[in-house]
Amino acid sequence: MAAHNPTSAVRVRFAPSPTGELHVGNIRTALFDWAYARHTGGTFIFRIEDTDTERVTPEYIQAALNTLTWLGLDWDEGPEVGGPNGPYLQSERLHIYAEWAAKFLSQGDAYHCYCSAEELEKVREDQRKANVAPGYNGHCRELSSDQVAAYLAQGRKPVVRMRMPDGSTTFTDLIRGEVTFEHKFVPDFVLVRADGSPLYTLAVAVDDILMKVTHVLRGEDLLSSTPRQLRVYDAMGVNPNDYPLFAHLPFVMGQDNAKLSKRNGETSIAWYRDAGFLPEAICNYLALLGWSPGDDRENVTMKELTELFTVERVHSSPAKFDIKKLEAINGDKIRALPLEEFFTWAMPFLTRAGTIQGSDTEIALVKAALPIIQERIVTLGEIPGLLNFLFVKDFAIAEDSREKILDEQSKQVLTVSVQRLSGLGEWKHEAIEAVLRTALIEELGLKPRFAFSALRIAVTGSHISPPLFESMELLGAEKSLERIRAAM
RNA sequence: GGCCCCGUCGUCUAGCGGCCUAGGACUCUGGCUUCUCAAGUCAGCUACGAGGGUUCGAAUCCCUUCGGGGCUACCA
Repeated sequence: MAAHNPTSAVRVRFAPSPTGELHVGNIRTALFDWAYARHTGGTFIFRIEDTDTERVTPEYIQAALNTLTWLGLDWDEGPEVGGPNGPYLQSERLHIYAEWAAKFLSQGDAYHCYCSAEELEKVREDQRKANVAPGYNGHCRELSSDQVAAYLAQGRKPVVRMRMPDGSTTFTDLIRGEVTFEHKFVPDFVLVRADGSPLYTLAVAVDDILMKVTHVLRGEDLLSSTPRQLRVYDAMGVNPNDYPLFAHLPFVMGQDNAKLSKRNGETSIAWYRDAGFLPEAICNYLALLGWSPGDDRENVTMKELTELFTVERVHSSPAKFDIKKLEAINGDKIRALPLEEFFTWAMPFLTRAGTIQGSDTEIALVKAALPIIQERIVTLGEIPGLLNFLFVKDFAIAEDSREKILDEQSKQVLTVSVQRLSGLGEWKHEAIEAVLRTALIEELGLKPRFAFSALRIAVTGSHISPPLFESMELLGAEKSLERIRAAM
């Protein structure tokens, strides 16, 4: 439409309707909103669209706040932090919408519609049969006062419906270019329900104007509702030069090529958090869905994202969510973690799994053990499984590994190992390795792979474990020897 | 059905008329390394949906077609 005033500071909003846990698609939108605000030095507004009182719950609203906070997507205006354009919950702004609806009515931009749900459904059905574009037929556009009186006498309660003028709406989408909708395909739409509550179409437009939003970055599903939104701006008397700019983001799809939803794979961000994915990995991966830095780099920090992110580099085609790549990025991020941070992330997983209780000795052991598993995990959720052998009270060898050390040669390995290790002065992994290599590899001529495998199973209980000698050092001489003897 | 959006390796993408016998990453396959698993490293597989134009030249521009998706609510 018109060029936007370049001197005004960027204001973008993320405005979810919390009818469930925030999911991957929502968060990708939030991330782009946030990144764009930070990139431009603008303002990031967080608004809750809870006009659908049937489906939105306080729990979901709180969960949405928690999720954004956990991801590090901090907002400048919104719930908890407030701001000059609040309140930021639409349920607290009902009087504002009512005022505007009344104004539209008095201006003739909107009118009362008395059609019942059944009547409307009948019209739509007929339209479908006749192969005509379905939509409101304008029945109540020009009612006489007698007709109105008759409807009211029947006890009908009207909705407020916006009048869509003849013609068309053209606007420039920052991602898709110029888009035009003929108004004959954009029927008159409802602004206010019969019970007086506002609909999304009214609330979203009023709030974006009142909150001085300059850029609307949102899902592609809202593309076709944009003409209605512009119609409300017009009725509000807003100068087209002051309309926000729109950018409709491509979808994030599930494996079956349908828009990602609750029924289509793990979508809730809470699930990924509990599985041990880092916020930065989730954001990094999501940023790559529909956007790229332009060069071959893919591992970006949050800071780099805010520096590099532009709407121009967002492309228009949908992307399929691939957990494999998320895992790869998560593994990279975990490996890059300084020990202290890795420890901080790891602790909740260990305590929640019951691997440790949290004593000082346990914590010291965890800190010593983390370096040897840091490069072998993809999610934090794998930590308890790998370190369990260090803390477990009633140690036992896993069923599938037990049978691998029942042969005579394995027994020989264990016997010799106990003999040599018992006299070891310094229980350090270098010394342990040296003694065992001499005894088992050089003197007995065994294959390292075979000899150490038997010991690994005896000591850690599994044929898959962190490096053997480091594991033995951490476990301590007493327990290590005890377990090897028990395995014999 | 109508309207709108979209279409490069299996997946995410680079590409914006010649640098493309199409590059990177993930996945997968094989090798190296190796005390297992990882990590690291090397190599390989595989793509411009199709058909017409425009042009000296097209993944890049235009048209058609096919395919996918969204919307079509007193949901958002």
